[in-house]
Amino acid sequence: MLSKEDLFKEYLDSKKLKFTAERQAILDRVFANYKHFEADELLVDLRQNKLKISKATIYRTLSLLVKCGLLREVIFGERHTHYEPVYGHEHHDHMVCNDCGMIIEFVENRIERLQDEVCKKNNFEPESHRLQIQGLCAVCRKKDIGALQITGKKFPSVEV
Amino acid sequence: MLSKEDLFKEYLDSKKLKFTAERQAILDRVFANYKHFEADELLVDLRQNKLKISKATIYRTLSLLVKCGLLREVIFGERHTHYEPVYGHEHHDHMVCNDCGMIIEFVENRIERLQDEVCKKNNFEPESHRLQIQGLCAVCRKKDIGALQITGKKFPSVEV
DNA sequence: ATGGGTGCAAATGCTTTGCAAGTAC
DNA sequence: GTACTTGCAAAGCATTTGCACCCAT
Repeated sequence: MLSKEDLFKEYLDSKKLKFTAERQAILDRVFANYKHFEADELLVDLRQNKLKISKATIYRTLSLLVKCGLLREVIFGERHTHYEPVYGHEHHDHMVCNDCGMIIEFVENRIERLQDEVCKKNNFEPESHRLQIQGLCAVCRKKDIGALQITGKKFPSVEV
Repeated sequence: MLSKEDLFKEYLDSKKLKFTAERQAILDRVFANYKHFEADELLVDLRQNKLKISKATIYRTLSLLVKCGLLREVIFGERHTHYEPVYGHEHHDHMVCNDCGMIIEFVENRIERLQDEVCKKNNFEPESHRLQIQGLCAVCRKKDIGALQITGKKFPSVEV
């Protein structure tokens, strides 16, 4: 299997793009930390590593990494995009707590299989997918049940 | 079961908000057409129906409709939000074609059931979810396979 | 008269882009 | 040498917000 660097290089080559120091640095930092991140966090991380790369270049490079399949975009319902490494990590989906924002990752192969089935049925060729469950995590759930009992509210207090 | 209007009124009441002519109009138009829409499309639709309601009010009202569960937000990976009616429509998920943008809706109860199972396992209380499969629809698939054969490309031409 | 509602225009905040100068191949 | 790249600042765009005026109760 190609290393992530080789894969990136091959993609760049195929588009007649260049493997520059900036792209190298971003690739490195993105995979140095596991977990989701947003563009701004990457900027900070780069600065902390004495790498001065402009926001524009960050956005441009992230877009390339998504296109070649090394990253995927995850949107948690906020106005900005999160990214997460794909290479070397098992595919998973997310549960997002509406109260505290906690993110739980989960793997459920049976869901994946059913998706493939649905795609086949519709003659659709899947490339990627995202499944996201919004709700309340165990902690906030306890908190919220208490609150609802006290206030007698009918609609939960989900102020997202 | 409450009508959508009653449900909205009850929600507004519970928050000490008022059921104004604008909110009425938006509720009506949103449910007059089935299918997803974005804020701007709703604005046009309102204008065509001789209803002059400002963008600000549209956004404010859509947000209320989402909060009371009559609408849900669907994000197709573009920078703007799509909404779709929940009330009176069976829950479904989406396949989005990366090439032509076509949207296929599908219902798969077995996936829903597995989701519930995963939530239970994590002591997570689901409120909503979205599952979205990106890929190529039958038509674009044929187109693309042809193109790949001709150009010998290794990476698909997904310029989203 | 009071608390919420509306429209307008300005502000926000993430992301993209035009441009001039730099750099990889 | 010739594209492709970069950084900067400006532009874009969907969405939100401040504010003055309006309306329903």
